[in-house]
Amino acid sequence: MTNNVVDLESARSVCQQCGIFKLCFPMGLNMGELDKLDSIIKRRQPLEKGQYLYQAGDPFKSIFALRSGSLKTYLMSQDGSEHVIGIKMPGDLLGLSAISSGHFINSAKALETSSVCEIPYERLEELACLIPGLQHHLSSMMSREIQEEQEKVAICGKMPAEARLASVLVTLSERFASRGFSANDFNLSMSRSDIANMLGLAVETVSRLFSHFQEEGLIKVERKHVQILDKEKLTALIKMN
Amino acid sequence: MTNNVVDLESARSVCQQCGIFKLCFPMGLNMGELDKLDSIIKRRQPLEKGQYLYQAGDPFKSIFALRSGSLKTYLMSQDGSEHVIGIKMPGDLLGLSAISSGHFINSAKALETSSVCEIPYERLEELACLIPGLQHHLSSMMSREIQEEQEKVAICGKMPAEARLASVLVTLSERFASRGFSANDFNLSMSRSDIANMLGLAVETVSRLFSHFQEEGLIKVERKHVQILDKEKLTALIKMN
DNA sequence: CGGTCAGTTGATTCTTCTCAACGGAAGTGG
DNA sequence: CCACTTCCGTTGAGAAGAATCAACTGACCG
Repeated sequence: MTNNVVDLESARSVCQQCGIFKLCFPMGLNMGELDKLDSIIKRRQPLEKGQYLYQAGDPFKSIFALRSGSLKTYLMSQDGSEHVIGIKMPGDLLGLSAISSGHFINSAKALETSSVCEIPYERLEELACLIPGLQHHLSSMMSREIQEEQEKVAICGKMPAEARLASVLVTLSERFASRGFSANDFNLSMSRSDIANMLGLAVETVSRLFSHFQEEGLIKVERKHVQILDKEKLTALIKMN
Repeated sequence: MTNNVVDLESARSVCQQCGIFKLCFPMGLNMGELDKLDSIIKRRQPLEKGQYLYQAGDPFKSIFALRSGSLKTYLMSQDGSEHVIGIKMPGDLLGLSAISSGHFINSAKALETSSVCEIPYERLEELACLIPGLQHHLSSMMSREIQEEQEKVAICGKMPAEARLASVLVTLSERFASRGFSANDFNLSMSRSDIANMLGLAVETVSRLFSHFQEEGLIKVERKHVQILDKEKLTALIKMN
């Protein structure tokens, strides 16, 4: 690393250097505003696979922006069983559902080594009063999360197993693409049982569907590595019951 | 209506007179702030049963607060089939999922005569910059909606039919209670097919479950009128698959 | 090199859907 | 006010989809 690079780094905010700059918070802010935001964000030690970012019941102080890696979020029911809600990818925000109650409702666990920015929520609200664009962006991110969760309700409630898995694969593909990764060749960070759990299916059903999809020539799958061969047909499978 | 009443009305903001004052927006605001908020809220003509508050694709200008009555919100899929997302009751906000995209994603239809307050969103954001409590309240409402949708994903994805209906009945009971209505004796505003659709079940399944619950002495049901006889047992049915 | 865990596959069972028929409520038009 | 239609809700019988149970294979880990 040369001095040039170091100079450049000190001149630009850390957010500006971040690979997911466009996906994350600072959209549409000017330099001064970006610096203010940058100053309240805490960069954390990367999480190792299996570590928690937060657990249900923890007091809510901050929301988090995922910089790299991936996490699963899940609810815990009385009997101690996990219910996977979703998979978070770089650029996603975590913890938004905790604002209203003041403690985390779900738990977030790293599926692989992941780095996360911590954004103290009180300071973010203070800042949002000063920077109108920031307030709107925060509301917008929350709005989008509501929208996504509503779509999940429709998927999980009304689609047959085949359509649910097709939907996950297509959605993942699009999410990878929007982050600059390959849309048709990627690695699942979650296990079959996480996928099954998230979709409300048995592991065996998911496993069979992967096999079927492969036999039909829609995908090529080997353990966690998935290639999408026929996105058209895969998308066509996403139908309601 | 006497002059006294008119005087009272002009002295107090309309929000303060509203029956759902505590549930709705103005929580924790002082008089001056309340007046400001009050001044941007538009009271609309009541919606008749079957009328739309908004439809998917409509441009987003305002969010709405339901004052009385009830609405269903639903997504429309390509093939034109409805997918009921939820039932809104007095004090609920509608339209929050439209903020990010600028147009409504779902449609909202009145299940009975309903009155709604319209809150122009741009003006609300302006106001939120001036009234910190308001911004927090808005974020908090959105956060709670995310939380509720996440719980629905768990319900629809992983619960057997029996548990899904039990969950709806218990949740409705609690929502009625929190609005000052009877928790154990209420009228469903939605049809069996709306309930079935919302739960991802066939109408016949829902109908059979109502009958079973009644045979078991858990509820008494006659068309839309439901009485909860044994909330304990009903709650105990809410189990994952 | 066992041992454990993740994933796959097969056989069977159970839940829920679909198809079908029917009763009753509400609404319409004469 | 009554006959008619239509829609909503209920119930039964059979079919289909997915879960469960069980056995097996191959990774990964110490």
